[in-house]
Amino acid sequence: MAGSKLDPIDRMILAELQADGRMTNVELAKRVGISAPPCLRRVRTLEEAGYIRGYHADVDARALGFEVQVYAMVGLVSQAEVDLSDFENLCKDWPLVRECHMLNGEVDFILKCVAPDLSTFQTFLTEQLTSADNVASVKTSLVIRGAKDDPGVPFEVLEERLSQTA
Amino acid sequence: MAGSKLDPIDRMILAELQADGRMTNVELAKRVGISAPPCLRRVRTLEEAGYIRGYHADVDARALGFEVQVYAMVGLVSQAEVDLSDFENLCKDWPLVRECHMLNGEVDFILKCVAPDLSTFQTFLTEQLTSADNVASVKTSLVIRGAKDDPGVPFEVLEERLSQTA
DNA sequence: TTGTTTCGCGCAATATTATTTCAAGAATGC
DNA sequence: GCATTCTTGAAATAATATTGCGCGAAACAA
Repeated sequence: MAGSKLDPIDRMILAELQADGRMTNVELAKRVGISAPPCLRRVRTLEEAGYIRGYHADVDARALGFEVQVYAMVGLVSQAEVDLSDFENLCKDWPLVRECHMLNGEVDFILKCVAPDLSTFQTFLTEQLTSADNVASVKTSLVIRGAKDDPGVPFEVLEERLSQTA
Repeated sequence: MAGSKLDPIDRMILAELQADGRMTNVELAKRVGISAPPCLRRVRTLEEAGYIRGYHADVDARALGFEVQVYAMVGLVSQAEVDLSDFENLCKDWPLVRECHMLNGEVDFILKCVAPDLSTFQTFLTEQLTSADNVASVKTSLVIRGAKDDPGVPFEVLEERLSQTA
């Protein structure tokens, strides 16, 4: 059920829905060159198999009053598994933290944060993040401007790669 | 036309579509408590006003064969505006670079990269990124595991904030 | 207050789309 | 070669999106 591999049409579907997640199934079917019913079945299968995790509107944070975006590099005192997942759970409870990734190297985690303004972020930083259990160090960098923000994966690279093996 | 502010229903719509971008308009209307036609009109208005930039399927990179995710911190030799935007344009042409944000502080840019495997990334790193014009330093960190990856903004925080002013 | 304008709503009608059903063609395995 | 399995596409049906329009509430003017 999940071990099934993807054929070129599946990958086209994924690429199209990554680019426009609200496309109608009729339009999608037209683009990938099959009729609507099998196209819809493929989409459902891709969803159930976990290739598609969900669909999200990309909202403009600034327009909504979130003027500040920050990357925070966090180092912990202890890297024991329990302590790592404790910190991850803290992050899950902090709405200002939108992403949390565990890294190798000097830093243990990188956090992507948003906030309405700098003082809101500073309050969060000092009262929540820095003062959390097990947090040893936090280094933050404000995002001055965004230059690229593409979703997901580059299917072009995937196709290239597959055509070489084949 | 664009200067119009958002009312609570607009924000509910945004929150719902951020959580599930493929929700039908009928379902969306039900959730925000109005009938379908005005709901659809609001969605269109939000799209045109730029509050909604687009919709994207959230695809599982690992399942698609992109085993490697990396954050790269890039320092440039020159931070003159021309050189900054030159580098940004380079990033836009690199499919493995999914995001590029300009930062304050020691580092000039943070890049989020994906690749099918480590060697593909290493090749990109040494032959493209590190050796690009004006690039002074690159420090990379592999993502060991992802703990949180929520889209967009926390509308809860926005509502909190608005209820205090009101 | 009263008249007027403006705005956004929802009903109803229509156009599109999603979804189910099913028979037939391709791929796979024995 | 033949049966099994899968997937497709046409057709029918259900659901959804979209348009047109009249109504009532809020904003505004006098």
